[in-house]
Amino acid sequence: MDNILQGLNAAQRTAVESPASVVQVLAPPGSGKTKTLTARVAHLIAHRQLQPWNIIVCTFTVKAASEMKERIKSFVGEDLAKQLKLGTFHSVALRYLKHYGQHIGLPKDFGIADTSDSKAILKRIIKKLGMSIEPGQALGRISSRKAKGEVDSKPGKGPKSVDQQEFLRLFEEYEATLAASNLLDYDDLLLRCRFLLKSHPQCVSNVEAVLIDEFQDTNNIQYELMGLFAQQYNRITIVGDPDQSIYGFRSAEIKNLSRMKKQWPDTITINLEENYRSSGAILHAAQNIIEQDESRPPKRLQATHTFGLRPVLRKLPTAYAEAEWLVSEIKRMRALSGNSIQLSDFAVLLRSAALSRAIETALGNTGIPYRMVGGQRFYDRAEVKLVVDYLRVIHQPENSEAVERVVNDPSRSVGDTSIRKLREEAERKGVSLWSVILDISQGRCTTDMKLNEATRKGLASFVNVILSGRKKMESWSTEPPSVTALINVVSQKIGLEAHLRRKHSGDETFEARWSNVEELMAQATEITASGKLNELVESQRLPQVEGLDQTTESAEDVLSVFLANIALTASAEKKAEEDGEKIQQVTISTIHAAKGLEWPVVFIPACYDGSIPHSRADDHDEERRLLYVGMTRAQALLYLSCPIKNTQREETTISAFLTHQGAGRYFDEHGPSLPSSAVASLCTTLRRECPTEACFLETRKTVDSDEDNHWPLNGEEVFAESNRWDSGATGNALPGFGTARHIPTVQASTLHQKQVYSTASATMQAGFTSVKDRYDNLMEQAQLRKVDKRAEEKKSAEEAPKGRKRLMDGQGTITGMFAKKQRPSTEPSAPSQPSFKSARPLQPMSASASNTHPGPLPAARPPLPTHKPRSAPLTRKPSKQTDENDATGDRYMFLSSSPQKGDDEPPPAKNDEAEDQEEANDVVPAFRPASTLHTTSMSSATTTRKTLGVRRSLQGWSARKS
DNA sequence: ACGAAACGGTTTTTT
DNA sequence: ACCGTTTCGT
Repeated sequence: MDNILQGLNAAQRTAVESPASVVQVLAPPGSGKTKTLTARVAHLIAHRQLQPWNIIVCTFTVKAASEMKERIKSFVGEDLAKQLKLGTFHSVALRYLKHYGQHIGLPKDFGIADTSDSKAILKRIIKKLGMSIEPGQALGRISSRKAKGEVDSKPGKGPKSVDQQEFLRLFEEYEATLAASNLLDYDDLLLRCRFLLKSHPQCVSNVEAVLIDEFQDTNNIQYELMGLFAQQYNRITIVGDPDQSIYGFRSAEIKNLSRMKKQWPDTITINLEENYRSSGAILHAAQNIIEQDESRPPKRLQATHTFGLRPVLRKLPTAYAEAEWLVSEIKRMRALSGNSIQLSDFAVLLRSAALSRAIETALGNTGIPYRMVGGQRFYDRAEVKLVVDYLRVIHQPENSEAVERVVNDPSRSVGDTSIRKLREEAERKGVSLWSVILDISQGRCTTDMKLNEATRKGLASFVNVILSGRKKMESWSTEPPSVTALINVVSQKIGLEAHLRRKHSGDETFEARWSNVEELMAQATEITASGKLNELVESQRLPQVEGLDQTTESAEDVLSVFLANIALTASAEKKAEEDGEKIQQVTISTIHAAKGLEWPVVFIPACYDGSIPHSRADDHDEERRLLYVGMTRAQALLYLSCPIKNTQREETTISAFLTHQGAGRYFDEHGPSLPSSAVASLCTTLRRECPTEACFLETRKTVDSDEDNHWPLNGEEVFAESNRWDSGATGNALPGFGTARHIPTVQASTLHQKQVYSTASATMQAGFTSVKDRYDNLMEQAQLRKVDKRAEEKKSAEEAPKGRKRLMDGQGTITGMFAKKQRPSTEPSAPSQPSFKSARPLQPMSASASNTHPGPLPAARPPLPTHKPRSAPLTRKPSKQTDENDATGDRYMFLSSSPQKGDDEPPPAKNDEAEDQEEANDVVPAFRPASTLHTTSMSSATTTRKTLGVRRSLQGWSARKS
């Protein structure tokens, strides 16, 4: 407990120990935000004698919540940590509603409507009312209304537009439908909780401190909730960073920062300014981007690392070329580093999940394992959802949404028309859909509806399934509850396995789908496992407060707990380690989902207008911040890239954020060279064994080229040159380490005049299909086609892109299903993991102490890179090292060197202006002992593993057994 | 008339 | 993978 302050810098300590009751910590990326917040929690418990169960900590994501819990554990131990009231706003709100909902007339055992429920409801109402609004849009409008808290007040003044009136009508119907199905949507959880805490302040009379993570993401309701949680003692600590506000679309209000200062005038603000994550070069670039927002108050952000390698901004012909380039860079980095950069060190961050397709294909074709986070979520998978929806009906038959979704799946001859009739009947009688169906199946139907005999039969079999499930559940009063058994009942009754097999006979996804079902059962088993349930109920319990009754959960509520957690966790994360070793896979993630995480190497593809900023985004400042957040996830190397044609083969414009004024000067046009000296320093700083020279030789052979030189720098198609496709065959074997030959090739019309391309390529290994090989192959075929075409009609060169696209489609790699894509037949390496189960992003690398030290380091900060038309990649002086003993977990940086390969000799000065030339052949490893507790999620996780030996992957309700 | 299968076009971000 | 539309089959 006394190590709480260890490894904190002055500003962080101030924040942790501050006696002020209301504290704002403004913390830019990588500055130790979470570390500070967790240390403060520990401090409150250890030194201010607060009881953990009287402390509320709110985060925005489940992942952030479990990470925080892990960290606090390492400070105060598991026993105390698990008593904290820690979770997402929604889960904390749910907890209060479960316990005290009775006092505000909330029916007990309400369900949670997820987005698809809400959309389905809206869609139906829209159709019924003959409106034209899109369900998604309507939901957004409703949600933002709710989030702003305008829901109770109905200012009836002023004539409303027709549109407004229509919307209000829709809103009302939507609310009525939710109520009829006994459902609360996400916003309702917060709204009702606010109402509860306003009307029954006793609920939170015990709360001594409230801490909020990522405060810039709070919306009005969450802000009010924060104040309500803290209403007894007004002790609040928040951490946040306005620059990282990327949830405006969810009604986050940056203004809440100033609102808070106004509401609690004695608020003190502490600024963290030192970045412990990224190299100076990355930070400079990111800083330049964020500063384009002129309305933003200037803020200091201090690099503590050396300058390192410049970020890359790479142009490529198409999204497919971009994906292949990305893969080739991963391979190149790995090979040139003697495999000391691992697959788990790479992340690909995307503006939208849909962009992953080309990249998944390219990775799959190369056999590089990856996993996608933040895209399709486990519980959204059709087959999982199906089972879950059956459980929802069993748990809560009045949930007509769920009933409607499963009544005809598997097909029971109950089509849209029949459902509509049933629904109308239910409305007429004022009862639930389920009770109408039940009546019909039991021959108790008073009104004679014209239903097919087949339909009647189908309804009967549906009722049978549900009743069997309910019977099973009733048995739980006498025997231990098992959700797994319940799932089994459902699965048997509906013949799930056969159903899935039939449904997916064409697409070979059955295996993956069935294994998803099995995974769901495994998770159900976990929650039901002996002890787990009690533990869970225990951790959810709220302290008794005087004069207010609580509803307590009992064994019969297992299903309820299980379902609520599914609704609030969204993604079941798989463990990221196997036998203490990280699973080696590349992470693909949306930028949103990557917030708070970091990786040694980060790619941000598709940096074009329409993607970032997104075409449907109206707040470009937020889009800019999004890019900033993405960029600042990178520790050592950052790649941005842009296909000059998008997936629809339209020309793209590179993102305005990257062309703004002199933004270009922060980037290199191609991936960096990696001479052995850089690798050596890299390995030392990564605390990975430096590969032997023999190893280098081995691994270097596996890439086609030592340099990022396969695609022209201006993004043009490669087809322009006719001499290109045989270069692979004539490539020379690498004569010796670092002495690859340069074969200058003149590129067709590059923007820069003196492009020198090294086409030195290593010998291909038999059976190894390299990107280049494949590419050359494609080109050859494309050329052939072209010739053919030319024979019949007189068309020429412009067709090349089309030809290529068609070829790629023809391979079946673009349109195939995931499972297919990932298990390509011609694999040089291990097949990738199915991406159906999304998983917790890996924690990239070790950050533990090193006992070597490179010696005295220059104190000066490097100058900003100056603009050069085309610079030889610059070598940078190591930047100022911050005080050695803050030791807050610096890791490494590798200093770039010149693009020349002969790293034994000083690289020739290509460019007279190359600054810092005197250092050009120097690679200075700069590292310091890292603390045991680090600012960032990644290193903390690593550290946790180091100290505990076992890293638990905790996710909301299910902790894995170690 | 109704339901199922086959096809074609599209996808912001999250609790 | 999802959604709406069209077509085919009872």
